[in-house]
Amino acid sequence: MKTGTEASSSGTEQRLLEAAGEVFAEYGYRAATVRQICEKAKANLASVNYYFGDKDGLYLAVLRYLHTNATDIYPPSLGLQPGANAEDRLHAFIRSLLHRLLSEGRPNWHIKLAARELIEPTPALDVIVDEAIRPLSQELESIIVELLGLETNDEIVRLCMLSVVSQCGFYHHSRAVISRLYPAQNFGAADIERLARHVTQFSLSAIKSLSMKTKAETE
Amino acid sequence: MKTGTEASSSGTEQRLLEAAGEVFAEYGYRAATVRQICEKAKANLASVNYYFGDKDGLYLAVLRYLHTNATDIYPPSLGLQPGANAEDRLHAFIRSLLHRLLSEGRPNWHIKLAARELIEPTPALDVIVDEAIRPLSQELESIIVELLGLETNDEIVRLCMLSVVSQCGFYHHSRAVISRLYPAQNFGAADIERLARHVTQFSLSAIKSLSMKTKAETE
DNA sequence: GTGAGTTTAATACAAGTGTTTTAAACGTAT
DNA sequence: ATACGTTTAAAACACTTGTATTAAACTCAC
Repeated sequence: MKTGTEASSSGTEQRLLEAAGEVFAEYGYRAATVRQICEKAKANLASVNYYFGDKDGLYLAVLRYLHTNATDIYPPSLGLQPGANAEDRLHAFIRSLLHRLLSEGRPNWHIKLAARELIEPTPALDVIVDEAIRPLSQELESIIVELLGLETNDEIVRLCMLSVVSQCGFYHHSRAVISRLYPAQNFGAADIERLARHVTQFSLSAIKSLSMKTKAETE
Repeated sequence: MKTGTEASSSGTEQRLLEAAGEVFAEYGYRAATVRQICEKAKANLASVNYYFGDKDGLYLAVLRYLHTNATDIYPPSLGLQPGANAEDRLHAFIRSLLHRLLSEGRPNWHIKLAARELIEPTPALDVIVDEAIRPLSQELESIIVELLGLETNDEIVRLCMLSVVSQCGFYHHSRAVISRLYPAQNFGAADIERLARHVTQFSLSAIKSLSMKTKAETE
């Protein structure tokens, strides 16, 4: 019997991970069934038990697998070249996040699964936060610090950071409502670009305004 | 056998609706069990079947019940007196929404259930959008139109509206992440007030800036 | 080629789910 | 008080779920 975590490329194990990732991302941990995953992976029902012990082990393995390929969720291209100015970096950050959250492509279950964990946390959320979310949020915070200028405090930075990511996340998990509120709204590549421009402009205006305000207060 | 939709105040029926509302809001339609609901309602297991036909009928009845008491989710106090200026109305709107979304009180399953429907839609989402969400969004849009001035277009209004509500919604469904990112963050009444001030200020700055920009462009 | 170890396959099992059935308790008009 | 419709109560049923069991098929060194 196979056990442990070493990645034997037995084929089925890999297929199970991919299938489980998609199914978990689509239906959530509880609603996803082992049978459904095995069917999609073209594997036998007992295989998930054989390779991962139980359903929970499979889920943890998927999260580990997700984190191993963390470059997918946290790509280097996200921040442009480090020398770029803060405005452009903010735009790139928002653009990248929105594309990942809204693109309909098949292999984007990574971020959907992470987004699901945010909303419906399992004990695995802690490692996700530490290893995937926090680096992202810190990068965004550094951009915002640069935009706000030096005279600011951590709470304002944090609130602005959350205001930015909230706008991106909203279009992901509330897509169903938006589609019903505005049936004409689509989410093609061009729409995402337009969205990114708006979020950037909206946030940039707000942050700059806050920057002036705090400057005025400290004078 | 009782059937139909007339509200016989048999006691248990009412208790079932309240209990189901809480449980559905907390665990979601699928994860919620009728046994759990009946236990909380101190009703027999078969009662949900007796009064509502099946679990789905109970869920629909809860949504209808929620909409009947829609003043809870859409309170008149939300918009201050109609004569108030747009800034104050925006602040009141955000404050009210955040309080409803973040307050830990018991009887606030209404908005939590609605928020859950947004993320994980069931066929019932359509009526929720039409009867609860759309009025809210239109009120917010009218505030934003007033803030933007006359020279604007629908898309900008819509994008700004979504930017505002996204910030509020984010603190609701991503609370778990925020708590982990910033363990010091609490969500007491005072914190909510601070949050509301930030969201208002952030959004107001952005909208005003957009207003000036479109004015400049049309001149 | 053989045989031990590994992987796959098919089925069975126990627990939990929504639902149904059956009967008992209750309320109320006559 | 009685009879009838309504409501509650308890148990059973059918189904799905995750998991365990068992045997067959495969792999590959010797």
